[in-house]
Order: sequence, then structure tokens, then C-alpha cells
Amino acid sequence: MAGVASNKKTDRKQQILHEAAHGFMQHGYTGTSMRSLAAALGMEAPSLYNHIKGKQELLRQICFGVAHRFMAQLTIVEQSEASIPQKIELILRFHVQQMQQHFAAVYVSNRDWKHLQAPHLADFLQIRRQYEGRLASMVEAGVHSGLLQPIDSRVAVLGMLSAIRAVEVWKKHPAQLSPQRFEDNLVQLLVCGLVAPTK
Amino acid sequence: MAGVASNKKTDRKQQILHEAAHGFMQHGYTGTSMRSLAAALGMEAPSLYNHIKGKQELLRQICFGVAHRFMAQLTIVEQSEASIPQKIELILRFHVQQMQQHFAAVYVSNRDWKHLQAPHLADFLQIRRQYEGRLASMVEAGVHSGLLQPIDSRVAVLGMLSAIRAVEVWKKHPAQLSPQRFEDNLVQLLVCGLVAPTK
DNA sequence: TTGCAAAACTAACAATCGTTAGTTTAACCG
DNA sequence: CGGTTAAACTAACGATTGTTAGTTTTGCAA
Repeated sequence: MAGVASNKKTDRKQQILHEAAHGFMQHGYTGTSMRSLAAALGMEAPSLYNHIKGKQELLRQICFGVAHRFMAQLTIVEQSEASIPQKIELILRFHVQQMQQHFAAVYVSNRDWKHLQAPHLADFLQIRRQYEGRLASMVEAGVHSGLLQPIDSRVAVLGMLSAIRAVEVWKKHPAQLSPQRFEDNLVQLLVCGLVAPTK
Repeated sequence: MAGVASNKKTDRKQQILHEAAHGFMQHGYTGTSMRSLAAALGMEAPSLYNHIKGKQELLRQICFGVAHRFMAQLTIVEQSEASIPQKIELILRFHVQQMQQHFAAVYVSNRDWKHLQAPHLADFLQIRRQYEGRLASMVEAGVHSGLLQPIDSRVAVLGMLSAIRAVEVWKKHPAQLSPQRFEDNLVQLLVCGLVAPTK
């Protein structure tokens, strides 16, 4: 039936997207050629164009897929009934988990979005700014209520989002720490800080 | 005299390195062509080769210049008589300041070192691992002495170093916050954490 | 002014880039 | 089995890549 055929087609496309994310992650967007991507999929470069429009579309789908997932989760957390510190912890943990589960896509979305062309670049930046803005509002409300330490909300947001990129380094040398322990320690660093409170 | 002639030569080379860092930062290593770099300097691409060996040398000098500067400062801080929390704060502030003062070079060193070719890639990674290792030892000693909260030292180091990359985002939208205030807030986030202590 | 070396230039190389056109193979439906 | 369509293929386009060779210009010393 039509559904099956459609699934087959989208399956192949998903496979290409998956491999593209992997290639972009390893060698960057400009450093990855359509020929090498095709080779990784066991095909020739022009065959890719039976499934996708071009190289840009690959980057665009990767970046916006990630962006929409984070935006959706942010909305869910915002509407939950948790306290602000709890909400922030939920978001931090979601970021870490997403990076564990969709490592290549999140990695590429973090680094290679600059290679998006107009008008997609502007769209992406708008989503990103909106995301950071809503997160900053959350922090600001927390500071105002006294549940969070007094801090510039934008610095807090940029600092947290950047800190999560520690997963990028850790993922390549998993060491002996379990993903769960890594997540817990990173959240602790951001929530409680590094220095022990003076008695 | 010879010194003056030598200075003129190295001046031109420094100028090329400076512009290369700027280009690499904007468009990435593979996204920056020798022709566009030459154009930014008001010259033709082949003329660059009177001063440098090739594109790789540009990346290498940028990355290792940054790496050596951080390594030297780490040694200085290690040998100082400050407490461990103070030492860590000194290093954090040095990172932020370096990123403010040599933004392009640090940015490229953070992102494009992956495009270093053998054997330079291995050398760079060794320096980086050594840096992270010595920093982790410092954290570990702090945890052991009770001055720092109990935390996995590697997570703490990766988290802090990643968090500093918030400067990358902030630098492009300086907003209304002064560099000093930004630095203070970021250090506070990492040292004291986000959540206010429960009374 | 003459001479010399540094540093610019033009022309061009082989390689690779993203992409298009046109053709052949493969898979499924009746 | 014949026909239709999706998806692979080969060949090739024009553009751009890093780099080399060879030549001309520039700037300074004698």
C-alpha cells in the first residue's frame, strides 16, 4: 500500500540524513563531500539526488530537526508545575540526554549551523534566540523569587548551554563514568557550583 | 639592520596569521580558501607562499600558539601559593580574558584543531590531554581537602572549559553587559552554582 | 644610479567540488 | 510475463581548491 512505499522512501532518506550527520560531525559541513557521503552509503554521489534536493537540505533538516525538538521540550517544561530550579534541572538533563541519544545531529546543529544559507540561517537564529530568551526569562523569574542566586540571566543561560557541550568531549572518551553519573555530575556543577560553601 | 628586516618579515607573517584566524573563525578551516584569505590582505593567493609554507601551517601556528599560552599560564598558577579554589578561579578568568583578547585565535583553536594533519594532530591532542589532566588533578586535590564539593574531577574540568565557550556567543552580541561583569557572572555560575542554598 | 633580494605578480597545474543530463538496472503490480 | 516507476548508474559540466613555476615589480644598500 501507499504507506509502505512511503515508508521505504523516507527510510532511505533518514538513512542518508543519519550518515550526513555523522560525516558533518567528523569533518565539518564544508569538509564533507557528497561523494564521500555517498561512498559511506555504498552508492554514487548523483544517486543521492533521487532522495534529497542538495547538500544544503541535509544540513537544514539536521539543524531544524534538533531545534524543533528542543523547542518542543522547552514548551512542555514551561507548562509543567515544577519549581523553577526543578524546571532548569529538567532542561539541563534533557540537553544532556539528547546529546547522548542523537549525538551527531546535536553536535552538527551546535557547530555547523553557520553554514546554513539565507533565509534558513535567519530562521534558525530566530529560533535559537527565542529559545535562549525564554530560558533567560525562566532564570530571571527564579532570581526574582529568591530560589536562584542573583546572576545575569543571559550569562547563566549561555554558560549552562555551553557547559553541556562537555558531552561532546566526553562522548569520544567515555572513560569509566556511566552516562547517568556524567549527567548527575554535570548538573551538580551547574546547580550547586564547584566550591564547597564556607561554614 | 638585520633585526629591522627580520621584524618586517615577521610582521607580515603575523598579519597573515591574524587574518587567517579571522577567516577560519568566520567560515571554518575548510571553508576558507587561500584566495579569499589573500584578498582580505589585498594580495593574490600565490604571494602568501612567500611568507608561509601552506594552509596547514596557518592552522598549526594558530592552534599551538594558543595551546602554549594556556599551558604556560597553567604552570604559573600551579606554582603560585593561592588556595585551590583561588587557583581555579584564576584559570577561569584567564580563559575568559584570553578569549576576549585573542578571540579569533582561541575560537579557531577550540573548533578547528580537528583539521590538523598528522603528526600535529596527535601533538595537539597530547597537550590538550595534559592540560585537562593537570587541571583535573587540581580539582581532585581540592575535593580531597574539602575545599571543593565532591564531584568527578573530569566532569568538572570539561564542564568548566566548555562553559567558557559562552564567550563565543556573547562576543557576537555584546549586549549591554561589560566584559568584566560577564566574566564575574560566569565565574560565579561555575564557582557558586545557580541555585540559592536552602536555609 | 646600480644591483640585489624580498615580495609581489600572471599563468597554470591536477584534483576535487556540487550538481545536471541521460541511461540502465531493479522491484513491484496487474 | 509486460509495463511502470523508483533508484541506481556513467559521463560530464563549470567552478573552485591548494599549490608550483616562472616573471615582474618594489624597496633598500652601496
